[in-house]
Amino acid sequence: MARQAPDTRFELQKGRMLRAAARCFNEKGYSGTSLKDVANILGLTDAALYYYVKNKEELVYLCYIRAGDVGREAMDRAIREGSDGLDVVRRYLRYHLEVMTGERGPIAIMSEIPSLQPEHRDRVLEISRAHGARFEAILQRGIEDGSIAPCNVRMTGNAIMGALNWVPKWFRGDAAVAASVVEEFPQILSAGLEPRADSRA
Amino acid sequence: MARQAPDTRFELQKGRMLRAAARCFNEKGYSGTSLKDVANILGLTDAALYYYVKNKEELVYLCYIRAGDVGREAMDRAIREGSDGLDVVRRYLRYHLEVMTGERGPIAIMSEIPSLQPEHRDRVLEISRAHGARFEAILQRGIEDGSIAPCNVRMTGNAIMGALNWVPKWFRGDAAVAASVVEEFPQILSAGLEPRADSRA
DNA sequence: GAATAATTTTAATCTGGATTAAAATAATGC
DNA sequence: GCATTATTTTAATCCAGATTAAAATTATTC
Repeated sequence: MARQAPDTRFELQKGRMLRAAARCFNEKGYSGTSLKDVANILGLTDAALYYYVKNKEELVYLCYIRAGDVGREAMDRAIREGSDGLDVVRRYLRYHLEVMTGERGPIAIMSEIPSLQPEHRDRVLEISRAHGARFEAILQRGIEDGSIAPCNVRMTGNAIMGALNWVPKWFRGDAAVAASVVEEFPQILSAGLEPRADSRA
Repeated sequence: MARQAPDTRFELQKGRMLRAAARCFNEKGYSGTSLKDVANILGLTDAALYYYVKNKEELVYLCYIRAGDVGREAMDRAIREGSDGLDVVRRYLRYHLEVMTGERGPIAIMSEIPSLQPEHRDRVLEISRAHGARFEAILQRGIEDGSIAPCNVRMTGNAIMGALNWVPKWFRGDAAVAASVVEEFPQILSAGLEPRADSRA
């Protein structure tokens, strides 16, 4: 189930650091969080973070890479397990939300891509672009198999992904809310996709 | 139609500054934009901005206040002109998107509220909270008048507002896209709200 | 348990951009 | 056109927070 094997102490601690950083960035923004803030969560000194990461920019970059991985895995699984297009959409949303709000969470919102150094920025942009394209392809597939009503897949994708991306902005780790989000969001976001009975030819 | 009267040269320039700042913040994030970036757009020197604003924090604060005003105005108008709850939702989305993507735009995404100084932060949080509550009330009204299917108004509100809040992240001023957004987003975001014919009692 | 490697801290520096003060320029009223 | 006020620039500071180097601590190996 878990992707890599974070066996070593080093990888374990690095993972904790990325989660702490994601939480800080989501809650207080990039500029609002100092390395001290992140280190405090881990019970470390700010300087200690440099043992795991070259600088703050790389910390953000790795948070984004992790966010990308999580999204991709959720989508892979949804495609693997889903039946028609609409079902894949719903599964993707559920799987992604499960991770976002679960113990592997929080996942960083990619708010500061342009501040990354060029190579990093391009890599993250490409990942982000590819993810969006895959989602649109799923919508398209749903339209073709009849599970989704014809729509502008670009705009519909923007709408759904926007709602999803915004979740970390207001979700603050409450388990009851997490359950509610995972249960209801996929339904809420996909309800508008279904073909209406009365619009059938 | 326009709220205040930005007659004076001063108010005019200040308004331009806030729009330039909103654009920078949305595109490059708070930390990623220097006062120089904002000033360059206006053909000014960074130091000149201090004639209009006490410091960078206040610049962000005013961007957020403006964003709040724009949202409130859109909602006021929607409530004034709309018929049932669903119609108000759609009008609100349309009116808000018109401003976001129009000549009064861009509107700053409130991504960095926690970095504001306490008084400013509390004021913006309160505005944001009130706006969300009003939106939920509209959903509730729609459920009661039968134009909206029963739903969890908190989660539904989070979903729709998230999609809306995310728009400035990917919209970059293209007029054709703007037209498309204004035209399609309200429909896409509200399609799931309608009671299904077959779910009627 | 000495020796080596891994991890963290202490205590400095270093730096980009925010901020400020004073001077220069432009606008306006009379 | 002169005096006053509004706006912008030039040229310094200033500083929080990132970064670094060396020392200290902790873990691991044999």
